[in-house]
Amino acid sequence: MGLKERRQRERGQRREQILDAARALLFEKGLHATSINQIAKKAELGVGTIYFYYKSKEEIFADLQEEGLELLFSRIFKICDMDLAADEKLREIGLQYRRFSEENRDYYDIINYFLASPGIFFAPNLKNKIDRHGSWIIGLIVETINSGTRDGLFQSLNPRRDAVTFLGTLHGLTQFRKLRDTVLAGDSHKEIISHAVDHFINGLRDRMS
Amino acid sequence: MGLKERRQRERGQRREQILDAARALLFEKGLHATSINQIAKKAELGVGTIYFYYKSKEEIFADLQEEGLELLFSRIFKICDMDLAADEKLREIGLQYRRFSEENRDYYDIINYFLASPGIFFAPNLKNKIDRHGSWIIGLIVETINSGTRDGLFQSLNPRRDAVTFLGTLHGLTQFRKLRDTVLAGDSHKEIISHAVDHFINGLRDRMS
Amino acid sequence: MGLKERRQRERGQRREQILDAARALLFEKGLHATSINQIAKKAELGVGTIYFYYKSKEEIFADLQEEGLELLFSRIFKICDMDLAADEKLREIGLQYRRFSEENRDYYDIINYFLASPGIFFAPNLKNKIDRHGSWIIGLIVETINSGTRDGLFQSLNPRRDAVTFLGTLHGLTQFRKLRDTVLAGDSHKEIISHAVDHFINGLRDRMS
Amino acid sequence: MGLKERRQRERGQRREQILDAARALLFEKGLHATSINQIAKKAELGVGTIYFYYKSKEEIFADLQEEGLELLFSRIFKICDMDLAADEKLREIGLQYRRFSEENRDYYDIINYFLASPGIFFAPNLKNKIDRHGSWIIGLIVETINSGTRDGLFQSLNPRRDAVTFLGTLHGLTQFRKLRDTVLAGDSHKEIISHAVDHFINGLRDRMS
DNA sequence: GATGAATGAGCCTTCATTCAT
DNA sequence: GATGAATGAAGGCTCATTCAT
Repeated sequence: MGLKERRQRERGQRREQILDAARALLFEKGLHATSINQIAKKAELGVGTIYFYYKSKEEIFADLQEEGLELLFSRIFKICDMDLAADEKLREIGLQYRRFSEENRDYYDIINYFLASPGIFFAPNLKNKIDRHGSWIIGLIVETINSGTRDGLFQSLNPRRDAVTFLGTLHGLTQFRKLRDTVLAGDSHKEIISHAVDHFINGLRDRMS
Repeated sequence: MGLKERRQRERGQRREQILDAARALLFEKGLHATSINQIAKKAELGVGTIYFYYKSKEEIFADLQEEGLELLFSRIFKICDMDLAADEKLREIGLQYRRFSEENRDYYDIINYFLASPGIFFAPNLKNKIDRHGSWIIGLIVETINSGTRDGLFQSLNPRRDAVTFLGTLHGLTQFRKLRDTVLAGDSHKEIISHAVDHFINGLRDRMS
Repeated sequence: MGLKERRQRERGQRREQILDAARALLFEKGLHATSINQIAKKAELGVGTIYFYYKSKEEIFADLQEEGLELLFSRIFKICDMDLAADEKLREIGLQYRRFSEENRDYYDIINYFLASPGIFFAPNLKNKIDRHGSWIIGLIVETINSGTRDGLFQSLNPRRDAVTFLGTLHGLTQFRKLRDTVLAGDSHKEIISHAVDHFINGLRDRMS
Repeated sequence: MGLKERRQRERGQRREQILDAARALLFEKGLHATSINQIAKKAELGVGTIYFYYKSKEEIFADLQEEGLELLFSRIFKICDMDLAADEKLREIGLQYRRFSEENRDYYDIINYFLASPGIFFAPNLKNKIDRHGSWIIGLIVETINSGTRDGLFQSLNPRRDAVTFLGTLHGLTQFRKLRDTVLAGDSHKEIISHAVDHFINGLRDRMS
């Protein structure tokens, strides 16, 4: 009876083993330069074994992306769980988003990669899993904005759109990081993000439209 | 001296010829599926000739990216040249940015590609050319914000940062387009952008900080 | 003793189960595209189990080939069992052979595959089983020719060789089916076969040699 | 001016070099076991080079098949060019066909392979070249039958169909070679072919139908 | 200046077979 | 008897880049 269970467990372990190898390579050489053969070699498995556990290269990276989203989610979740004013929470989320993009740059890159790649689409079920995480994160921000509204700090007529705007701003500015010396005129990413969060909060405060 | 000039002119013509082929293929088959051999065939040149005029595949695409930035710049420039209130201008810029990302999707993709790719860095001279275009665009927005401040519409303490925030928001939200059915909960890209622009303007209006 | 029998029966059932799956896949996806793993999945058995009952992939297909030969045999047997003149029987055999190659194209293909493949030889016991069926079919034709001779319709000095010639002609012309538009100059397979059968019968009629 | 010509010549030489390697491997290990990588290694060329000269594996084998058909054609052509009675010519063609299938077994196999393989179709231009050779061979036989008719030896109402029947018989019987010990009951391939040719000629002689 | 033949590492994927459980 | 995870060689094929002419 233990057989099936053990199989299950081992199956999970193998997938983890593969993921470990894929993650390491991804972080070392970038997404484009990571091939199944390399993953197999690093994981000390036959190529065929990889294909036994994952149907395609994409599936592996989808798992990795999910890991990243989970990490980002948990960072933000912790903030929302704290006893802070809503505006403070938004500031903290901006901070943590930036830190995630720096400290977990590799995860950030992979998330970003799929978001930015025009031609890459996942199979529906993969996409669902991924999108769900994104929705959860938006949900946390929506809830923060709502609590701010309840406390009289904000006036949001459409918290969902505001949340998306907020996340979009963070995301877009993070993309500009490469341009620090030119477009950003020397402003650090940190300063820009902080500025943008303040601006966003300000826009939320006394809205009339 | 006529010799040198002719050389220069011919050189430019050849590059244009190559660019034409690369652009056509890029738009037809996408970034990933376009190979140097195909470009050579389409341009009716030998592969070696391509390499004489461009050091690498990336250099070609950098030129195309520049084209794209020029296009975006001119869209925005036209707005700034109009006789409109500053807030109207920002709204119009948001609109045109979105339209650019849709109508010139191929150019947008290539700009985005280089911005999002973690591992790709240009040789300094390429980077300069590209960044200069980005700076110009930021400059236009800065000027718009400044004119709004002069007209008493806005109160911007740091127009440059505000401009970057604005562009970052537009850029980030455009990246989310893929998520319409899930994260965006059915909101169209147009609605979200419009909402975000209003929010941005609102934040600019009665700022105290 | 019931034990041994049951073992035998179960053994037969398993083989049938495997054959069912292999046949279905063969007919659906073709010979080349059918793999043992697929057969195992379709048969709801482990791959190892397949290998317990069949030593190799080829052995499975040999069994299927036998099925095909049996089918062809029974088509011809029915004709020989009828109350017809010998020449009519030959005509009918030609007809049925052609129909077999069309209506049971998958079986025909697999028979043909092994016949045409230069490098594939079966283990002796497999070969025997297969050849036996072939011999039976030849036997039926021999018997038909003999009855024609007895009835004064034919004059065959070597009925066995004539039978082989007959079958060889049918087989060879069926191979030419692909060439209808060119070599056959538009003649349908049906017309060609019919012509050849008539020719064969004619050659059988007034032979002096 | 000599450049283009030399290029042409070299191009032909390279193709020959590739063909030599492919032919050698084909004859040594069989069709199915011959891969592009092996051909490249044997030809002492890079894999890419093979693909520069041939679009696919199929194209190479099509060339080889053409070689084979040419060989068969020339064997038969020589006979038709001789000063023989038509029936003698047919006997000689049967003989040569058999010898071709034995002495040039590898070429025969490759011709046969494509004829027998259900799933393999060539690109139209390849198919044309191949079919043309087949038609030429049929043409030779048609001409032989016609000359026999003119000489009063035969009575053929449809020489083309008779020619196809003749070739089909030879082809089909050659396929049966594998079955010598069983179906053929010990008759040699030679005897069977000879018998069949006589039968065919006999059928051609006093036809009434 | 222009050419295009040549490269070969590397890509993703398949599959018959084995063997410990 | 039955399982199915593991293998890894091999498959066809692509492509940026070089270099002798």
